[in-house]
Amino acid sequence: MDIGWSGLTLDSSSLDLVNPKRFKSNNTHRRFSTPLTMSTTGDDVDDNKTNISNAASVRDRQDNDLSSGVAGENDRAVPGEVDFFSDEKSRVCRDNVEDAGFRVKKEVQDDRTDVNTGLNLRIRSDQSVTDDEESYEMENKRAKNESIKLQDELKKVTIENQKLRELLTQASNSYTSLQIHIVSLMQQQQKQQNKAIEATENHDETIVPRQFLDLVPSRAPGEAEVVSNSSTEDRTRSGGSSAAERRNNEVRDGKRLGREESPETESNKLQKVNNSSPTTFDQPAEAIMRKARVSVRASSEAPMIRDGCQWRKYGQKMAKGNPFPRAYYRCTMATGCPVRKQVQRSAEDISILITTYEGNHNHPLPPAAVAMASTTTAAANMLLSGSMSSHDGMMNPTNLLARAVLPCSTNMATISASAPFPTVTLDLTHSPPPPNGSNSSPSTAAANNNNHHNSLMYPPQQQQMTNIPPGMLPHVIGQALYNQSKFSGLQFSGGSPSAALSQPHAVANSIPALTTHPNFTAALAAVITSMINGSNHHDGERNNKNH
DNA sequence: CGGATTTGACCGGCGC
DNA sequence: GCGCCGGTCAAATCCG
Repeated sequence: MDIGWSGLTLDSSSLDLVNPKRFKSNNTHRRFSTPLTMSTTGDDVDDNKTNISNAASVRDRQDNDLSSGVAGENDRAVPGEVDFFSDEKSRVCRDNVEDAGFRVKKEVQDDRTDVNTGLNLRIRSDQSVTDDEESYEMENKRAKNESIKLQDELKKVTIENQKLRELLTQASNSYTSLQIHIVSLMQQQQKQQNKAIEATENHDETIVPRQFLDLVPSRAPGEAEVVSNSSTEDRTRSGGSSAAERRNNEVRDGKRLGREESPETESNKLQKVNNSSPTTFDQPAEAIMRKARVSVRASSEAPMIRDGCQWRKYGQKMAKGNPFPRAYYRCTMATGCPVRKQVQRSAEDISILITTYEGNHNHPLPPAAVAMASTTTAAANMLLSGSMSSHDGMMNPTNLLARAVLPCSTNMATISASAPFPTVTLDLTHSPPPPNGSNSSPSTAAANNNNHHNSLMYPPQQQQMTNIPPGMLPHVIGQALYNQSKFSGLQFSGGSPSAALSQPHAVANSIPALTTHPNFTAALAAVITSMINGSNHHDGERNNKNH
């Protein structure tokens, strides 16, 4: 892109060089500073002949001026000729009225020039100077017009580009909320269908989609929540799977009003539900979203990666099998936001920070946060939607997600089917080598993190993302996941999982617009590297103080 | 002083 | 039934 702009700029300047008006203020020899030899300003006189011999196109213009060929040599002897182009019109008249002797003299000069330079400058010596001048001016005008046209086009494209970027930001902002809304609608639809099924089959055991998502016992229809009703979702969701649990919750309400059911608890309830009782589908979509987890592995020395959200630490535990404590964070960008995350350093590689996201934001997100939120939401959506058609409760995860995330990196994402929750793991520790050749390996990326002044962890888009909008990588992943989610959710539901698994074009449809971008690969590598290397300056600094 | 963090206690699930 | 474990709460503490 930059090359393109600079190319246009060069064109403009080169066009200026052939502009007579510009020549007017310059030395005559400037004429030989052709667009092909742009750097001859300093040694015009000495390089004059060389330029003539190198630039055939200039030769034509040169011949417009009968004495130009000798100007280089006669310049010092006849200073007055420096202003030869000062008044082209008068010059033309003068040429017209010049006597034959003068012409002969010029031809002699031209001949001498030919001898000296070896150029066949006589080729056009018999042509009319006036014609040459006119054609020369015509050429200039044409070039000027083209330049103006190109500049106009450039302006238009720039404006259009800006508009597109704004649209992209807008779309990103509304992306999460739309997703929530869609899931909510799908849930309502599913609920109605299952109610009908229950009515007709009289509570027979039926295999229904999303079994493992139905964690909440039947509720009165009026109690169905909407997604946006986040202030009570936690308590509602903690309805429990057993009478004892509900009783406990009721007893607890006075003391622990805001306590949420732990996700694991929900998972366990899920198992009970699956094994014993028919289920309903009236739980909030956002509660569904909490079932799936998205784990992001990234190399970072900082205690927490920056994802654009505000988090409040509410707990820390020593997890078994890991000498590093696990920190629990809750999103504080909005009261009642159910999103939580766990941050723990990997025991295998202390340079790797594992951040596990859970839940869906129920509030607008800043652009920097949209990226990661889109990724996690889309990943969760994909998991949950994909499960709809999977009779065994889990689709072929790795293959699907790997294809969904990045066609070029099949080991970047995995799904853990054995975990208590369906968990997507985005491994950002294996980045492709960036275009500049640095950070060519995870270890290199990790090593770079030792530099705490490394600014990469800070919003990557502000560092290296010059060609891709903020947080494009998560968007890329998120969009791919989301598209896959849509396919798995809408197309799987009636058919077999393999149908969707055999549809790489579902992902392909979402990628081309990005991958066809000439700088996509480089930019993608830059983002990945940024995310991996990035040491959060804000969160990091703050947390470093407390650790 | 208010907000954020720390940290011990509590709770539920699970395996033995 | 008991202990372990993950997750959460909330009082105490820290900090700007």
